[in-house]
Amino acid sequence: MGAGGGADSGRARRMPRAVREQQMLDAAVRTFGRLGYRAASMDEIAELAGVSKPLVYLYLHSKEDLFTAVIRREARALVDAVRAGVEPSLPADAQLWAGLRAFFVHTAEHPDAWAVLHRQARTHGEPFAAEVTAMREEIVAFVTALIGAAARQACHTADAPDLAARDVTGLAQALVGAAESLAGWANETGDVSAKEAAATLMNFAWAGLGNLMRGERWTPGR
Amino acid sequence: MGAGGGADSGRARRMPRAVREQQMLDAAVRTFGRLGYRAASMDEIAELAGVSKPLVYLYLHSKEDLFTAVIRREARALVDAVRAGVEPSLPADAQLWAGLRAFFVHTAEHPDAWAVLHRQARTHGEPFAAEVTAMREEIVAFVTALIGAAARQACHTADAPDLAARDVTGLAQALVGAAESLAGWANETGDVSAKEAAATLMNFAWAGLGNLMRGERWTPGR
Amino acid sequence: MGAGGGADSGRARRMPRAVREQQMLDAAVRTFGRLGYRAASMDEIAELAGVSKPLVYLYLHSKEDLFTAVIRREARALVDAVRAGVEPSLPADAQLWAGLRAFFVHTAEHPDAWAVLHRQARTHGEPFAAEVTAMREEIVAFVTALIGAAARQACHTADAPDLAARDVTGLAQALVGAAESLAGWANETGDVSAKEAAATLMNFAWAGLGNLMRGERWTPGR
Amino acid sequence: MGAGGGADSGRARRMPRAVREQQMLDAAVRTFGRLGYRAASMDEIAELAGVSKPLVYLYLHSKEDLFTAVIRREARALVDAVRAGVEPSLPADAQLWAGLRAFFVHTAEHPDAWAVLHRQARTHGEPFAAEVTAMREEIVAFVTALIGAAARQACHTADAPDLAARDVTGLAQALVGAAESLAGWANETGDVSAKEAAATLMNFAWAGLGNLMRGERWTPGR
DNA sequence: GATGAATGAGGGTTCATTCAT
DNA sequence: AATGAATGAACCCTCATTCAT
Repeated sequence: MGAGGGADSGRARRMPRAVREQQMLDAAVRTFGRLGYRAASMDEIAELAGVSKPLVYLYLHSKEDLFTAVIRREARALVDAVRAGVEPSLPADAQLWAGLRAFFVHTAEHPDAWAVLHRQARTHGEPFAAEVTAMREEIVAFVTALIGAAARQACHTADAPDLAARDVTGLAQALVGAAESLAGWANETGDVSAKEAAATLMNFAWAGLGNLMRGERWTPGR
Repeated sequence: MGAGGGADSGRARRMPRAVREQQMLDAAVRTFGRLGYRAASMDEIAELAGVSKPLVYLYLHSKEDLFTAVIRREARALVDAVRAGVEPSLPADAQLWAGLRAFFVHTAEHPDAWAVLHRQARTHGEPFAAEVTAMREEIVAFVTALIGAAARQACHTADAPDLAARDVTGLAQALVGAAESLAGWANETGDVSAKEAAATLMNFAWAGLGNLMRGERWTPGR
Repeated sequence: MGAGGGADSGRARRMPRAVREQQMLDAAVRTFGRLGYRAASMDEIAELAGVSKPLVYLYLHSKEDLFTAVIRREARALVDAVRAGVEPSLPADAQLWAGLRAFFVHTAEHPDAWAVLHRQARTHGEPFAAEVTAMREEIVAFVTALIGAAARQACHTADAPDLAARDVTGLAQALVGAAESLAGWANETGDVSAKEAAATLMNFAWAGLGNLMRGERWTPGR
Repeated sequence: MGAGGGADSGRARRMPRAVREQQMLDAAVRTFGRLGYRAASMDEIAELAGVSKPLVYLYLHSKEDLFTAVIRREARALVDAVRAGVEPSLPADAQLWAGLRAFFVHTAEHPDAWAVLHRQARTHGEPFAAEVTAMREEIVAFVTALIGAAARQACHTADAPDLAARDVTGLAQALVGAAESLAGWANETGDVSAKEAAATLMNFAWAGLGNLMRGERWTPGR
């Protein structure tokens, strides 16, 4: 009786490996996300996961491997969330909208994971940055495809030939960057919901896209 | 007199404090920018600066203080560069264009400083992030003002009633975020010049602004 | 019945204890011999033995106990091999020759065991070294006896008065040390067979013995 | 006054680097020699040297480097001691005798150093063993040269052509091995002085050498 | 008879920081 | 103005060893 006298409250011992691994990854996401790769200590992660340090090493081998596992899991989760948010049967602009919303919702709900992907992973050497770059490119490719579809839809025809590949990539790059910035803004100022941020961005994106497609480019000289 | 009494050949000794400090800050920018706050060691910085470690501590007190000094100096330099790039007598769109160009030129010319501001500072605890947030807000405010002016200019009148302050700020926020992302893109892929990156973004921004002013907003329901 | 009810394919399970123990000792000999006492890990030994670590502890109690068991088994094997190599009915010099040969053959055939006895055991604390010292003394005593017999045989009589016990022991000590050194040499350079090594040493020993018996000692003063 | 009240008793602080390095090497020799490479801890060495661990790393970089430095210093010391012990103007047999004596005296006076060279260094990987092998080969070459000179001296002529190179090498190898064994014997049993051990070995060696030179080899068949 | 799960303790290494000169 | 000498604290990682099943 007294403290800890409940049924299975307190810290559970003897769990199957798969479960423990997820707990460790959860703790690692939180620690890496808030402190950064170098500042996060394995002691801290182990303690937060409720296990001893050797167990973390037994399952995840090293700090680098742990970080890589974190990046992989969270990158996959984000991409899946965006993918799951779009309904392929809808028109392209609605898909783009849904994808953006899913992106904002997911990053808002998992701020530590987002910090790991956005801030930490790119900061600590090639191997980690490569993982995030892969994810980012997957998203950029997805957005690029949606833009292409939207372009065809908007023109009612398939003749939108002057959309140079680099323009589209630049657009997508700027779009993702703007999304990242807005995600931060939305997370910091509580009064802007994920939905509003997505709407603002969509507004922005749609116009840029339309202009690009109509050949109406802003040029310095004019 | 005595040993070393020649001209100033070899490594210069006995320099005025202000000069030494700038050398230390230069070394710190490079080291922090390339390695990150935690991975950068005071030994490395001191060696790169050509001084002994105690001197670094004598002048800059601690690693945190040194990092803060770096952030302040480089944030000021970036803001000044953007401000110096605009000519207040020009029309607002030309000012926005010039500011963007100055931003890209400066970040391209000082990649380590940009890395410190964009990647490292926000990654390592509140005090540092606050410094960068202040700079970012200064730029956002600047851009917000330019956008407001451009809006009024485009309408030839001051009656643009549906441009809510929050919309403008959101637009500026997205614009700055997109600029940061494109700056990274431009720094990584050598084939996109600062000018092209600025043009792409301006193109994007101008369209978003125009749409906003015409009240042509994309809405989910449609 | 049930899973694993087939013949004895795959890794054999449920073996009698004595067999399992020998497998563990085999693995330990190899691991200790190649890596040394401290560098060898119980994990490695257990894996090489094809059993789980707790089983090793169940049977052999601790790393120290395991090492001791290894030393005992291999010391016994070496002494037995040398003893088995001599034919008591032969003349003493032939016995000495046969013993040397057996020594070289055995160490060449069990290099890991020899490494444990010669290099590792004496390196890690008194308790282990004592085991090996005991074995060494057994061999030295054996050699001492053979030398004594050979001396008597060479003189055709038992009157070899100037062969002090200490001289004989010193000779045996040097002989065994030389044998150990040559065993290492033979193991390292593949081109010297056990037989040649033994012949070289026998050659050496016989002359020393002869000199000793003839009272022809080399003395510093001359 | 009282404890520590003396002039410069107690632990001296602020010493020049070269002195501190030697103190560290002294402590390392003792620790490595008694405990072995793996069992010796840098903490222990630092404490024995009277400094903090970081200083050991500052000066000697790593445990491996420290061990290498120890091996080099002690190998050099041993070779120098042997070399210094011989008087080149004496006859060859006297030189051989003097060298052996110097060897025994030095190893008896520096048992930890001898343990490092003889037992530890060969046990822990190629890089270390190579250092000792180099020293050993230097000694073997020295002995080989002396043997050659002694052979010519003993025959009064230079015609000792049937001394095959391998025989000489084997002889030297066995000689060094026997010397090592006798050194251990002498160290363990206090009643055998270094001089006696050297005499026993010299006796042994001289006879083997003589036999070899006279072509009187012991052969199994006879 | 046999094992997956788990840990206390300790080792090598590095780093920010400070004296004494 | 400037530095060689020195360290407390912390971090990553490994290992011998033990439960509970």
